[in-house]
Amino acid sequence: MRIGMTDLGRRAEHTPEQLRRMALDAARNIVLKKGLSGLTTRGIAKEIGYTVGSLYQVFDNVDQLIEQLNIETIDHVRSMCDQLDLDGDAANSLRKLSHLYIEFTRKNPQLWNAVIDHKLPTGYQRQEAYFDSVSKLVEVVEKAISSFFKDDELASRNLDANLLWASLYGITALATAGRLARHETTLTLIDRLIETYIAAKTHHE
Amino acid sequence: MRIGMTDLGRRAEHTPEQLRRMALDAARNIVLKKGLSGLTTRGIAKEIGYTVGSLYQVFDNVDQLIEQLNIETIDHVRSMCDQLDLDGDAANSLRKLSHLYIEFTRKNPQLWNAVIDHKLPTGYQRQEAYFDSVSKLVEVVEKAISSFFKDDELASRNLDANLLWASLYGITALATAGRLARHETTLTLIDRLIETYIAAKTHHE
DNA sequence: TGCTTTTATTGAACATTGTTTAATTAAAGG
DNA sequence: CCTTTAATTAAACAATGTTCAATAAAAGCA
Repeated sequence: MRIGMTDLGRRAEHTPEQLRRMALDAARNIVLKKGLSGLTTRGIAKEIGYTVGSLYQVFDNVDQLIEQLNIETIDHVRSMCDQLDLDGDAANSLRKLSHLYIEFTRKNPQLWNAVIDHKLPTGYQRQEAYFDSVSKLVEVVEKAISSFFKDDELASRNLDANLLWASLYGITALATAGRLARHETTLTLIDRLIETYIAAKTHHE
Repeated sequence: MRIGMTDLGRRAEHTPEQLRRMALDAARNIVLKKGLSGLTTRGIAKEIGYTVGSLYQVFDNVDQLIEQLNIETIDHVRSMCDQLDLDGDAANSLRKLSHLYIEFTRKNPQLWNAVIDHKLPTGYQRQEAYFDSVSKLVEVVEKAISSFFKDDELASRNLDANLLWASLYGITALATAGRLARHETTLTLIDRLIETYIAAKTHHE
């Protein structure tokens, strides 16, 4: 069917949606293997058998692609959280949650690192979908700590959930960047965070 | 004295140490104005009236330069902390510390952002001086919370200081990257962090 | 002084990025 | 069968960090 030696011109072997999917899966594989800094547009294109130009037909730029990848990572963590039973005691629910988080980041350090490390160029702001994804994760935390709060304390509950999320994030960010004192481990710090929070909520009105 | 039109060849108008100092000061100015992503080797060189090659005579690479800049930023924050009176009540000391931190990051967002955003290329590890700088800052936190601890609880005190530092870091990192729910403010979250920690330590044995 | 050695400095080149675009050609529509 | 549309490529562009041969000023020394 092909006359020349190249694939110049329209092929349409994949729909734009398929191309997006392939690019995102390729990007994930590259990040898993080489980290976010090893991810390049040419690398993605090569892995899916296209050239860079085609990527720019389905993504505005590489940051948008990475942001989408990160949204999927966060959604994946949340879907794992959704399978936990967080209806009982808040202290135990929090411990379950934090252990799931620790396990995920331990098994997929490069993938979680991409979430932490990715910065938008100045002037750009994140897509609404990113905030939605994070919000849903924070809602899981809200659910876990709900027995600490009365029904009319929605604002406090949300504030605490955001605080726990930010603290978890900070510990992980420093740990994966090798910026903690060497004898501190992620596990120890996260456990301490959770137990400190539980203490504050348990023996205090 | 000069024959050609250029400054090719040895000038020695500045010692290597002076050159380092000039480069770091220029880098700080650029970061203050344009952020870390606006910092380039050519930009630094231009600002100090040299070309890039000279930078590579006093720094191994640009990451080392940025790391040195960040060390100086952290040291600066610590020197401000050192002027606080942290001998009294731990709760109030912590509040003082956190307010100083908030004020510094509010006044110098770009500078603190450089501390947060700078990542080393894979394979490289941070200089010992970086860890020293952070350790000294954590020691300030240790001092602030010391009245919560008995004399033999050094490990716990250090763990808590690292936890507070990591949590503060996480809140700031998410906030400056525009990654918090929009209605949460840095101030609110940091206050909540401090008050939660105080509650855990105060009404609990 | 004059010759050699050392070294600071430059300009240009290189490699790697993200991104854009003109050329091309397969598919779609009539 | 002709025209239009749109997918795809190769090549180019701009910006980056980094390296290096060429150069000339300084330093050492006779």
